[in-house]
Amino acid sequence: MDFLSTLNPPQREAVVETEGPLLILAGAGSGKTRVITYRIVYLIAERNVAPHNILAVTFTNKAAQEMRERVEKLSSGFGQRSAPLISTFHSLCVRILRQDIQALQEGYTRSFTIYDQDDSVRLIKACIKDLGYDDKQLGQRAVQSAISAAKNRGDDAESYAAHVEYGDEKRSAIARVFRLYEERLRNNNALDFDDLIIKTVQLLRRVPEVRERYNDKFKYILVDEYQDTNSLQFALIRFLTEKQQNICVVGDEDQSVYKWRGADITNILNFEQHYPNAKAIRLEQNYRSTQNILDAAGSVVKNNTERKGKTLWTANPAGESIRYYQAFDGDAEARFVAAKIEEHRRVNPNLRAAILYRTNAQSRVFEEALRRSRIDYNIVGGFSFYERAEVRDIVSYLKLAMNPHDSIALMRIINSPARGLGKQTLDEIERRAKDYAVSHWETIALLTDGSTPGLSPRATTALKNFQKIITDLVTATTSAASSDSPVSDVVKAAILDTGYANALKAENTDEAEARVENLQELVNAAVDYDAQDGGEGLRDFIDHAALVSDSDQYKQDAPVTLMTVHSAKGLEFPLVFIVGLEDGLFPHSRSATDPAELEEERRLAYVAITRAERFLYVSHAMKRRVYGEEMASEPSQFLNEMPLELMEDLSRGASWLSFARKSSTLENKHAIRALKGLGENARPEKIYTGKTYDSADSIAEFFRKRGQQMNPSAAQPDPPVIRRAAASSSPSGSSRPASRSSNSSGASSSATGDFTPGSHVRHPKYGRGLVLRREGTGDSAKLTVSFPGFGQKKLIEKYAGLEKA
DNA sequence: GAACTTGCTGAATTG
DNA sequence: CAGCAAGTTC
Repeated sequence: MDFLSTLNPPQREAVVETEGPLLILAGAGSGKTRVITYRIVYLIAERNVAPHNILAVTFTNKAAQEMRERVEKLSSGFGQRSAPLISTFHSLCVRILRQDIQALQEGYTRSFTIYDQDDSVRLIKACIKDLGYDDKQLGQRAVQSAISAAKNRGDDAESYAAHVEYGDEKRSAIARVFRLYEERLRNNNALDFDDLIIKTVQLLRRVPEVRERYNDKFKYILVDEYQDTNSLQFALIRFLTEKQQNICVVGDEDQSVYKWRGADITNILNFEQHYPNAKAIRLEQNYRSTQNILDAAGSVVKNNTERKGKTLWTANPAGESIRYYQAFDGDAEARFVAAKIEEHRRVNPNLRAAILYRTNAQSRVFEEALRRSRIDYNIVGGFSFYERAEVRDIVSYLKLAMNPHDSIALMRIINSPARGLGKQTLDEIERRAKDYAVSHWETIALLTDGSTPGLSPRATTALKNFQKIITDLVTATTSAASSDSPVSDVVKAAILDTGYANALKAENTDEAEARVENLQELVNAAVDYDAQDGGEGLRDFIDHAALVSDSDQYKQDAPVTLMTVHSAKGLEFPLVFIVGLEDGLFPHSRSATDPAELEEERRLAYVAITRAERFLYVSHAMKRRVYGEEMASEPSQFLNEMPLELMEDLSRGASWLSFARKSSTLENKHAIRALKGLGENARPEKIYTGKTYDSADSIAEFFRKRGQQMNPSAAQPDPPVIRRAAASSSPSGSSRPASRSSNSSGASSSATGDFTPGSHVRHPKYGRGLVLRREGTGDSAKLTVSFPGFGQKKLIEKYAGLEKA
């Protein structure tokens, strides 16, 4: 088969080893997607496997979409009648459940509703309220993520409750919310995202007949980004491969960046134990990036200890140096990026560019700068189309039309547009629904048929009105389903016949007009859906709306794409800007306390760098608005981990980079002196800073300082060049009793008063740092200090042993 | 019941 | 600086 000749030997092996378990360790840019797609086509064309016996699973729609397109392109000409199933974990599960969920016998029907995170939070909020908990103490979001984390660990409400330690009020409250939440989901015939996987696993575990059927169906299974699978996804794959063992997984441990979502890296590390006859193939040749870019990526990620180690190499030329820019503030950084894009465009108008940031909130300044420069851009993430309020409203109408017991959907739209059903009435409905233990829809029926008094005549009329709107929509939906009429007609009905469009038009504002346009866009989506063959009706359309996510708006040919590093995984661009490389931002401050999380941040930096094919820019700003407040920021330690000699400094004036370079030669000198045994006397002036050591405290301080002097990294002067992030060390000072008392000695306490934000301090262990924030006063004063190379630390002023610098 | 005002708290990454 | 929740006014 001639297309194999375009592959290198390990790639070819990965394609033709079709039988039995196979692990493909594929480094960044090593042609992973290519191998998967070729493998699928090879199975069909050379091994005569029926396409419908092949399943390929990905995490994102984007990846699935790309794979589908590439398979189609490669196999155009073979004229297959069926296509392989290339799907995300979630849509695979929806597919299975829509078919077989009744076999679980938990009361769920095939017309179950899918709750996305927003719906799920709403339901949790209601549960918190109904259990009488203070929603300030029990943040809805926090509870939602605790429950989701538990579910992904494989815990249900019962086992979560069983693990709560005695006296842990918060957890036991969460446990009760969890239980109620599950109960409500069931009453609403609804599944949240996690349930989609959980229920499928339960189904396969408990019902041998179903398990067997899917085992027979999916004879060859491929899993992409295997390092990101969690225990549930692992279980799912295990069950699906029980009978046959033709499982091929592809992944890269250096690109594991979803631990926070429960991804379990041991799935890939122990694959060979899970599937004893497994073969492993490593793809180590990178085709994407220049040598310099690859060197930068490698030199950052090698600072991680939790890794097997892999040598990625390339035959590509060294290429351009990495360009570095230190900006005055966030705006200046954005202007710099826009200017550079223009500059590149003048030489090469078609150079695709990506701007990668750590958090979505950073996108705004870049959008503004690009708009000012009249550069077209495409944004991935943030609020997606299907997350817009008006779109969600209409989707809720449609969900309700298919499942009137979906109380979340009902409560969402019962009074939008406003139809005279205010808080009073809604509270009444909620109360009764709870009392009677029936759905809100049934409660409404009880309230309007006259059998249940309690509502004002006005409210009853309004409620009847609403009831009619929904029953009409239900009729329209069912008749459309039976007559096979287009989905777009029903969508139009949901927009027009509910009075939604009219209410918007009556507003007569620009904003309302934009909303109308968005709804028009939804109708267009439905028309598109109708046009493609294989559409399965409204239900399928709505499932799509629920499972589609922001990263799916990625347009491959957009000239400039803005997105988070997470959403950039799997993509490549000739020109890449990694922005906001600052301590506390990237690496993110929430990762500061846990070394494992810092390693994940570092892998994320690795992912970001390896997106670049030819040009890579890295930048940071010296100050930035956070919470609407200007905050000083220090360069990211990851910058320090890049090979400084490969970097070209484009900053105006003296930058951190020029500093870092000087001090690294300085450091080398120190190192040489230390080797010659002169280290101890290297900087005597630092020991005798004009103080007389005349008290016990002062003498203790002398020994403390001398102790640091022995430790070269602690003795580093300004912009220290740190070899390795010392994330494991805890903020010191408190561990050193002597320092505590020394601080109360007259000499240093005079300086204690003015550690104000913006001033510099010197810490016995971390060296020079910048005070970012000061909270509290007196003995309890806490400082947030950023130490270049060590990250941000929270210190108790009294114990930290700080000096003014 | 709806529209408006104030005041508070809180953002990491995703299907 | 948001976005949201509770309070206030019409």
